Amino acid sequence: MTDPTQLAFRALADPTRRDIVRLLARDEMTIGQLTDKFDMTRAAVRKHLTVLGDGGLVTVRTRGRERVTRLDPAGMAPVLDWLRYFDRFWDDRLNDLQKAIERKPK
Amino acid sequence: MTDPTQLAFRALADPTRRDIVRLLARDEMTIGQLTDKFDMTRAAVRKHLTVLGDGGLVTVRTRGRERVTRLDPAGMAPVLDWLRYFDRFWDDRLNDLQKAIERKPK
DNA sequence: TTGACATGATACCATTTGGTATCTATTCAA
DNA sequence: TTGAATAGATACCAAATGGTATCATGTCAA
Repeated sequence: MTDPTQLAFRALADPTRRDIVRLLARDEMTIGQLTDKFDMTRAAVRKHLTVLGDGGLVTVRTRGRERVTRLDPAGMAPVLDWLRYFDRFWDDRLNDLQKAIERKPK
Repeated sequence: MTDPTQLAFRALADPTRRDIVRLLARDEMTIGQLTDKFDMTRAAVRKHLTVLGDGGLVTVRTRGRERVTRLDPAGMAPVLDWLRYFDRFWDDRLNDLQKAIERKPK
């Protein structure tokens, strides 16, 4: 499976991975540091990092015996591109919805 | 599982479901009409629609013996909200869409 | 009224996913 | 130099996921 859009959406589909992304938005981290933040084993965290890496959301560099993972914001592009497809639709429909709600008598 | 953000991301994690969302952006459709667009059974399409419904991305109304599914743009709000968390990571290339997202009503 | 049509409801299956346990390899530091 | 720290690899497991097949139900239309 190589479709970047699918890989990115899949990477974001898990709550732990979204939390990891949020943590990495503050600063890069090693696997061990990330593991401290979650109630699961290092192996599980590493699996999530692999999925995030496949999705292009994260890059890894080796620092001595450590592997430092850092957020790659460019990896979000396929997701944002896909969402952009609906830009106008959302605007219009959400406006309609809002108007309908406002029109409604209490 | 009731977290709206998780339900929405999960709903978007499957390529068939994203295609359904795109189709519904043009016009509402029955299960049968949607099934014609994909190489899978009606039951499979219906399952996807259930997941999309759980994610709040889609609403259904009964029209006689038909079930008409329509896109609910409000369901995308949790996804857009989550993405906004990374505002400071967007580079210039992604800036346009970021602004489009920020423009969205809640 | 009587089928045909659109859908609902189950039951079932294979694969993927999220997770653990265990063992090995590398590297830093006392 | 040697032991602890950091990570990789592999095997394994339970549950979720994406799909099919089958049968039941409600509804339109001739």
